[in-house]
Amino acid sequence: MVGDTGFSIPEVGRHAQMTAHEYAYARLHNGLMVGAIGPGTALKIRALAEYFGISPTPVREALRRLSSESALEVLGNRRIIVPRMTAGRFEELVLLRIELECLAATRALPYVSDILVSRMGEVDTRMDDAVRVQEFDRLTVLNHEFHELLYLANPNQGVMPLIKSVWLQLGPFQRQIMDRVIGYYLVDHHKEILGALSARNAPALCRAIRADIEDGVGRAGDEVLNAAP
Amino acid sequence: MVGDTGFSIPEVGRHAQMTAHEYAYARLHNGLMVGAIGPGTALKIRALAEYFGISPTPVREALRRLSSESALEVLGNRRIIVPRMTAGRFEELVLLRIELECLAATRALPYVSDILVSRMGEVDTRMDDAVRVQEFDRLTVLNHEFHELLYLANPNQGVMPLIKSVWLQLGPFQRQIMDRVIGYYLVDHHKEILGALSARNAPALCRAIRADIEDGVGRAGDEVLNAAP
DNA sequence: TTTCTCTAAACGATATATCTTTAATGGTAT
DNA sequence: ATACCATTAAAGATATATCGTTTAGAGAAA
Repeated sequence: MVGDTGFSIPEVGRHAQMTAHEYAYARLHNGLMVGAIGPGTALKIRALAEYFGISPTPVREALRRLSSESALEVLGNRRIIVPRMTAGRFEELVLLRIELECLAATRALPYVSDILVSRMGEVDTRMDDAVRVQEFDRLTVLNHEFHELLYLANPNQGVMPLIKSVWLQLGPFQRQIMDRVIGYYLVDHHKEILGALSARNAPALCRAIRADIEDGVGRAGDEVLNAAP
Repeated sequence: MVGDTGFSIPEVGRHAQMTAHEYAYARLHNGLMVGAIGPGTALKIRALAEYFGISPTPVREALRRLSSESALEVLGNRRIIVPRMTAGRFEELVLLRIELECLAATRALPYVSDILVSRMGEVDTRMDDAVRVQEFDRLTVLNHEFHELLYLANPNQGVMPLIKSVWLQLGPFQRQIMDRVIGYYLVDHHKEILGALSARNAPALCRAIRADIEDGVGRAGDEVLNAAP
C-alpha cells in the first residue's frame, strides 16, 4: 500500500510560517527521540510524504539532514534506515554523552544564574509529574530540556549541536531502555546537578552528570543489549 | 548575473555513479575545508546549481546537510551563509577538537597496528612534500587524512562524525590561519604522534595531539582574531 | 536629505513529472 | 530443484514549473 509507513509517528504542532521541510524534520526528530521509530526501520520518501500530507521534496531534505546528524543511515543501495544499535556503538555513545555534557556543563557554569537554576528546578518538578502519570515520552523530552537549559547558558555554542546528535542516535533505542528502566529504578541525579550548580562546584557537577547519564541510559542499555542475543 | 557565485570553488573529481547531490556536497565540503568559501559568504541555490551544472534540488539537499553539520547557518530570512568566526566560538571549537580527538585517539589505540602507523607515516611524508611545493590546500586535506586514519581504527564509530563537524566549522577560517601560520611556523607534531602510537602510549598520544592542534590552528587563530578588530 | 511606500526582481519552497537505479518476480534452461 | 536471465514494479534522484516571501530600488512625501 502506497503511503503506508508501517508504523506511526506522533503528531507535532505545525505552527504557521513553519515550512513543510521544517515540519517533516520536527516530526521525524521527535519520533526518533522518543523511540517511536525504532532501530532497523526503513524510511521511504513517498510513504512519509503521503503520511505527512506534503510532497516528497521536503521529506527528502529532512531525511538528508537527519542522515548528516548520524541519526539515519544511508545504505549502499540508497535506502535509508534507522541504524541498529550494537553494544559497542552504545558504549561509545554513552561515553560521548558523558564527555561532551561534562564539557558543556563546565563551560556553562560561569554563566549560570540563580534564575536559571530555579528554571531547571521547575523542569525537574514537571518530570516528577510525568513519572507519576506515567507519561514517558514527555519525560524524555523534559529530560533533554533540563540538560539543554544548562548547556545553552554558554553563549559560545559549539557543543550543543554535537550533544544533540548523540541524543538523536540514542533516541531510537529509548523505548527499549525505558521499559527496562521503569522496571528497576527511575532515579535521576537532577537534585545533585542542581545542588552542584547552586554551589558553582564544577567537579561535583561533572560527577552528578556522569552519574545521571550512567544510571539513566547506561546501565539499562547494557542490560537490553546483553540480554537480547 | 544569474549563476555567478561571486567566488570560485575548487573542482573535485566526479566519479561515475556519484549522484548530483553527492557531487554538490563534496564540492562544497571541500571548498569549506580548504577555506575557499570564507566566513560571511552567502550561498545562493540557483547560482550554485548553474555553477555546478546541476539543478537546484540536489544543491538544496547539500546545503541542508551542511547546515545540519553546523557548517552553514540558515538565517531568519532563509538565506544561507557561512558563519562568521568569533574569538569565543573559535576557542570553543579548538577546545572541542582537543577533547574529541584525544578521546578518539585513546579509543583507537587498542586497534592500532604497525601497518597503520606506517601508513600514517606515509601521509606525513606527503605532507612534507606539500609544504615544500607550497600546496597548502593539499596540506590541509592531508592533515585531516592523517588524523582520520588514526581515529577510524576504532570500529565503533560515533566520534568521527562529530570531529568532522568541528573540522568543517573551522574550515572557512583556514585560509586566514594558513597565511598566518606560514609566516611563523609550519611545525606539526606528527612525529610525536607517530612515536606515541608506536609505543602504544596513550597519555603521550593525547599530549602530542593537543600540541598539534594548539600549534596548528590554536595560536594562529588567536592572532588572526585578536589582530582584526 | 531622509524616510516611507509601492512595485518589480530575486530567491527560496514546494509540487510534480520524469528519469535512473534497485528490487522483485516469473520463466527458462541446466 | 536450482541457477540464471529477462521483465516489471518500486523507490530514489533530478529537472522543472510554479508559488509565496523577501529584498532592493524608484519615486513620492515629509
